[in-house]
Amino acid sequence: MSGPTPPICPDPAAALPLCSGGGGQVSHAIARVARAHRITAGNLLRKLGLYAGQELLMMRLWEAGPQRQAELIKLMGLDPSTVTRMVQRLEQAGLVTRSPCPGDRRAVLVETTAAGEALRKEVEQVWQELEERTLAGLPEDDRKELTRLLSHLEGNLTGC
Amino acid sequence: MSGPTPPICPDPAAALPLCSGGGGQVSHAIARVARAHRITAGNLLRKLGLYAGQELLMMRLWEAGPQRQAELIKLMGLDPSTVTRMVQRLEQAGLVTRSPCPGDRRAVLVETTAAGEALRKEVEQVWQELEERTLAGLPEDDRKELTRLLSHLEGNLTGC
DNA sequence: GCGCATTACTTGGCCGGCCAACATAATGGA
DNA sequence: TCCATTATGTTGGCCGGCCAAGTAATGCGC
Repeated sequence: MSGPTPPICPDPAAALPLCSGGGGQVSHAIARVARAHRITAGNLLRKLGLYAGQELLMMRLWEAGPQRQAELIKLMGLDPSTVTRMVQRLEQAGLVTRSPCPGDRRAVLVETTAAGEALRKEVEQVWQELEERTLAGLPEDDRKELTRLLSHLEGNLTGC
Repeated sequence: MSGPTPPICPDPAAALPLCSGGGGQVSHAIARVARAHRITAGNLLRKLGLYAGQELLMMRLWEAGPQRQAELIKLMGLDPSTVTRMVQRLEQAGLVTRSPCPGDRRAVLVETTAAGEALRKEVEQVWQELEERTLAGLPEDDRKELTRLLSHLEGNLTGC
């Protein structure tokens, strides 16, 4: 063995493409890229004690300040149960507090703790690093084009 | 209520983009597209009794025939434990059989059942439908460009 | 032949996600 | 006023994924 943090690769042996005659080329590509991307993000975030996905919730809080859980759910487009448990874990990790929302006894107010706030810069660095790795070797034109295309796909897929 | 299969949307309210000054635009886009894509796939596959991800394993088996589990793991680039449990569930669902591999008592041979084989056409149709929805409104040039760009990203992210 | 590293797989634990079912609180109309 | 409807969260269950640790069989060097 070499170091304490073994350099974990996203895909030791990159998944071989299905040569299936027919459709699904882009779909397969999306799935593979997304997984590699998530794994890379997870590896970077692990050093900060976060799991992939949690950083997005923290980012919302950093930007928008204390939020009702319902607002987080709407903002992130996730299932309520997902957010409930995520917030519970972040609270347990000491990064977030949950308090009863004044004026609405159903609601829960979520806000960052000092420890949570302290992570902000590091997480932003991680995301910058992630973005750089993702886009490495792509000229500006291609990046713009990629953004446009992804945006189009998102529109297609979220249009119900 | 309207129908027995309520038209479930990938993202009822599409996640608002983080206007965060700084990096992560493409990373966020990838994450959102991937989730919407997976949800769409899941909705289509549910009708066939499959969960998103399982269809990939079945496709490998359909194309490459009976496989040792180790081969599936290498082909799909997944964690061994993931494949073990996936295959167990597919076996329980009657789509796959697991038998001791002749000549190597460690190994497990996985092959499709008749029921599993019967799903092939439907799954391929689902993937075609998924591909169409994903790429709707994109001219051929853009599709080629998208494929090229995704391929580049994959290279970046799986290059360890 | 013997022993040790490697390979193949399994299990337990955890997280992000989803759906379904539920309890509670707020709101709006008859 | 009171009740039905809606909004807010929570829990249980399930799946795809991951890592870590462990078992069993194979194979290789000596």
